[in-house]
Amino acid sequence: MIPDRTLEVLRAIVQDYIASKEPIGSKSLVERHSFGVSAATIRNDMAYLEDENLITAPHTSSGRVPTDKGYRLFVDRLGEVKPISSAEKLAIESFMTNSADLDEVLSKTVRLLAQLTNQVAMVQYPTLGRASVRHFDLIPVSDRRVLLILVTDSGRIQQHVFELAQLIAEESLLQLRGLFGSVVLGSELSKVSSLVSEIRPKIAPELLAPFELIRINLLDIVDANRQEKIILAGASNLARLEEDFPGSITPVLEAIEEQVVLLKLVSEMQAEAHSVSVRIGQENQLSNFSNATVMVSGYENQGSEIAQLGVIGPTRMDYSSNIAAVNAIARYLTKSLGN
Amino acid sequence: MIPDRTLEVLRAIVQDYIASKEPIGSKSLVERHSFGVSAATIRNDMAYLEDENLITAPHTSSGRVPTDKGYRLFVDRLGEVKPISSAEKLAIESFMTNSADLDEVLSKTVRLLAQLTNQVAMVQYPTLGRASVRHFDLIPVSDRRVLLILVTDSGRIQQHVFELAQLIAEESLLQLRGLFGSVVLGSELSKVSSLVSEIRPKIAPELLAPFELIRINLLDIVDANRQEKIILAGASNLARLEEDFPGSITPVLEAIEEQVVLLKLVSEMQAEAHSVSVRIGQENQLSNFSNATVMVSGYENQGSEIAQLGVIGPTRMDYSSNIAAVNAIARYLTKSLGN
DNA sequence: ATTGGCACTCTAATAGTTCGAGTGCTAAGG
DNA sequence: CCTTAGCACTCGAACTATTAGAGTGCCAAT
Repeated sequence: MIPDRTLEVLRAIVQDYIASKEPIGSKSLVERHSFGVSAATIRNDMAYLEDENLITAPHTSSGRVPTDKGYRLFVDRLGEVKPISSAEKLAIESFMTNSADLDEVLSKTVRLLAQLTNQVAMVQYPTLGRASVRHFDLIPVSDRRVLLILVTDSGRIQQHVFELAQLIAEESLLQLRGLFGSVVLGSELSKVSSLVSEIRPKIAPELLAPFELIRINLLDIVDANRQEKIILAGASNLARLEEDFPGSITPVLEAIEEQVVLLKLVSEMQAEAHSVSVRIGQENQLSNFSNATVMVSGYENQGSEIAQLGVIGPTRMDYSSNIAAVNAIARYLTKSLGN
Repeated sequence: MIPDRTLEVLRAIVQDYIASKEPIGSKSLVERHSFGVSAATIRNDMAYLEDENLITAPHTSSGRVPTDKGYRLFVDRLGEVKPISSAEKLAIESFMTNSADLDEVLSKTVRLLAQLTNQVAMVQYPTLGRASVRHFDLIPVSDRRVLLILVTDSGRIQQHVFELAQLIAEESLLQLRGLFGSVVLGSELSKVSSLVSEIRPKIAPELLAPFELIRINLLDIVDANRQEKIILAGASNLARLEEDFPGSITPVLEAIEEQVVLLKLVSEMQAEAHSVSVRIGQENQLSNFSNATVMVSGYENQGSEIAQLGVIGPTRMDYSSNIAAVNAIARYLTKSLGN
């Protein structure tokens, strides 16, 4: 068990280091905080903390810096979540009021989060696991190309264009559209696959080829709902944060471009709604994320599905404020989508 | 008029500097290239080039570096466009073959361009000025929300959800859908606005409110075709290029996030199809782009409309290769969209 | 016009020095 | 047993000095 004062020392180190970027020494620590004890005592505490691998010295005889483990302890036990200011609250509310379609809400949200935290922000699209089909359509776009449209009751709209192997009469297409529509409309996405298979026997042989093509493309779209999508904002914050990423910001920039990586990261973390989950430095599986902290919270779409939202920044970040911001945004987003 | 050999010296300086990142001195220049003359003569030529403001010395008695004006001259008169390698050609062709819808083609293209040039690449969506409406639809999404879908014959698909002030009977909506469809289908985007206005007198008074709402949203979408859109790739290249941007890469990262800025930049340049247009350093209006070069070429969508595509990088970039790459990609894209 | 020669300049690299913040340890005091 | 003052020690950061070398500009000779 770590003594109380020693924990306070750790808290002070984390806070001062976040504020100053400089390794923290015993003397400046007693100056800035009023522990009732002398620098020498603090030094003993710091030696203890170093033994516990909570802080480390960049070089012999210099101040100390929190380790990943130190940040972790801070987040778990010491970081009082700082309530967001009323100005921030106002900003969130005014941002969120004019709700339009899902795309717009999410894109506003991610920008707001980036602005509040000064980090790179991300919002994952809802997985739509339990959503059902509200609209299905097949539209000829040119001679042999067909546009497939799928709208779910959660407001998500998807489309895809594909090419038929051979020409097809417009009325045949209409017929297929009717067939698909009859089984698909109103049913849950998860059941689309089996429902569609059931009607295959009813298809006239000459329409089997186009039927198959449509079926495959439809399943692709439904599947794309599972392989979720993520949107980002605040990449320009990286330039300012650059010095906080020893080496380079390359890994972060790469992750931002490779959404697959981000999605894997985020879905691994699987935070529940209204609870912020934090991965600090090497806790991230990604080897080159050892200087980065990823912080996500779940939010609810329509009271059922859960998706993630959060920020990426240097391990040396303001955990208290950022956790509060991520949490607040997740709540407001849930509220705003709950209608 | 600048003497021939002096121009050759400029070319050599630009090439060597691009390759080495080091200021170029007279001695190393005669070593690496076989001018038939001595270093002293080259020095005279360099003094001339410096008078003409084509090169500059970072500090007294150090090698020279091309100025914006020097790069400009190089691009206009000296840069033989290096033909792309057959390996690159292969890459382009295999990338482009499986053409799907416009979104997919463009997104593949931009990634390819980023990869070939090692810069940040961008592709502007076609403006669709002359495109016409292939499909128009109004779909109830929930009680009072309606989904509007517009498909143009250039393959672009747009949708928008909006909310009606009051409930509307499904059949009234169908009626409106028919009315709009009758005038809008097949007509050019540019004429949609006036055509829709013409039918307003025919609307039953009780449908006037929803009619107006639909009209406004439709025009919004049509307008969104004018305020074009841009997609990007290769942002992670910025980390590697960082040292080439004295100060910081912030302006570039910001431009990437603020698409409006990029669009303004790109549309100002207005390159014609199949000709690469280059803005070097301070030639860019943007004050903080003084270390960046923007390079774009037009490409054609369906033989009529022109949009831009190109790269952003440091002024110290490989102009010959990049011009060739931008040019090649623009050609292939035109070809791939021409079907 | 070209060139070799030469004095001059300035940067980058290296090394030496000092300063001070910070540490760890020990011995003494509550 | 915890705390503290004292002290020797370490090490990086900052400053200075010196040197080496690449490069320039200019002039007089070809």
